[in-house]
Amino acid sequence: MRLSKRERQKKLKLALEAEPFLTDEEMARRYGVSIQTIRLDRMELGIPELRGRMKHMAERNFDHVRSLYPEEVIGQVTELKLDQSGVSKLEIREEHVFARNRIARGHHLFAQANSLAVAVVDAELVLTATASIRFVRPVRLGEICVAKAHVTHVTPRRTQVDVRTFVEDETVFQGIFDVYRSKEDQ
Amino acid sequence: MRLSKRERQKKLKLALEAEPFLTDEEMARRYGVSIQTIRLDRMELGIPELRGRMKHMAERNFDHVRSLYPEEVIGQVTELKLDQSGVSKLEIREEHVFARNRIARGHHLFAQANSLAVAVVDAELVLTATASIRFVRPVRLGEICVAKAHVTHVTPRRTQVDVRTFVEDETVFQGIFDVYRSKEDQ
DNA sequence: TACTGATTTAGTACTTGGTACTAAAACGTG
DNA sequence: CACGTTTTAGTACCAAGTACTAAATCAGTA
Repeated sequence: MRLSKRERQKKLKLALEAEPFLTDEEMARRYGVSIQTIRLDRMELGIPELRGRMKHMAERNFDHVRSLYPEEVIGQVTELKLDQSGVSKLEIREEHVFARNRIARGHHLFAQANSLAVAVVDAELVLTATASIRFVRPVRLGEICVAKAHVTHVTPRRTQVDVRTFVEDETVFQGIFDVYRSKEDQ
Repeated sequence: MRLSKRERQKKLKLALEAEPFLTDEEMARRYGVSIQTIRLDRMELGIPELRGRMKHMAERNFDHVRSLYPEEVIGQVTELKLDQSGVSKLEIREEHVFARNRIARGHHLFAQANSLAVAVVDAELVLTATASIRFVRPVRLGEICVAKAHVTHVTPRRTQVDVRTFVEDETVFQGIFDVYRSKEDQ
């Protein structure tokens, strides 16, 4: 047995997210198991057959063309005082959550905080160097995250930005970003 | 002859633009002709079969949306040992970088590492609690990031996962993820 | 009216990527 | 060793076709 059942199923699931057009045959070949095993796996995982997956994707494309562009700042910036502070708002939508439990994936909260931290720093080139973060409580579909950033420390090449994200009055995320910058005021 | 051949074919073409998911059978029924006639029509018009049309739409949708849409794991998982280790690969494309300097936005590297950390943990519910991260050097457009995750510590409700991301042999990102889990082995 | 070419229909064999089901084998662990 | 789990094998069947052959029908005309 090269892979345990659980591992194979997890990989299978992950592989299909990246490449939804794999046939059972191809997957069987990849994992060195029989086609029946793959089918049992799909059944257990509730993954539909190739044609079902294609149809679903085609339909989604057909009835509403996606318009999710990569934004400069994740979320909407509502306040901004360069080198001082900033606020951004992000509504947790379908595309931000795990399908299973409708809890927001951590990296979206991180992205909101990180891009805000970078946005408040006024320099030509701004890059995050290190960060220490805490996901205080899970955020659910529909909740609105308000991230508040404050610059706390400035050295010649670094700026420290503290970000705290709230849902209503509750802190849900907290992060300290150490941001590198260069060519300031050019 | 209720409709001339030309008229039928013209209608058919228009109908398929509005409703691409029609089967030959349904179209035959609609126009009161045999299924073979519809097939001849499609051939003359160069219209592919239903499955081909669906596949085409799904593919177009996939290419367009793939990077913006939530994948289970950001990047492609190449190795996975549950509760032990995992490896994922992510090519830095246009949509990952700042337009200005073509350097990858930090949150994409974070997302790759974070989602891999979550994927290696084998439990029903897995959420990142805290993380300490370091962006060791900027990553540029075209570079391929290989993230390697290792479970370093396990307690009843928490798993610590260390992730290091490389471009070639160079470390570009480093993170320690403290991951919360529940309903293990149920 | 009979003929002719275009159009339509019928029917068969075969394809892909499956489902649904039964049954046998192999594995792995107390 | 026995027993449950996991894997494999194999069959019948399905949708929605392709590819092909052949017959029937129609429409206009010689």
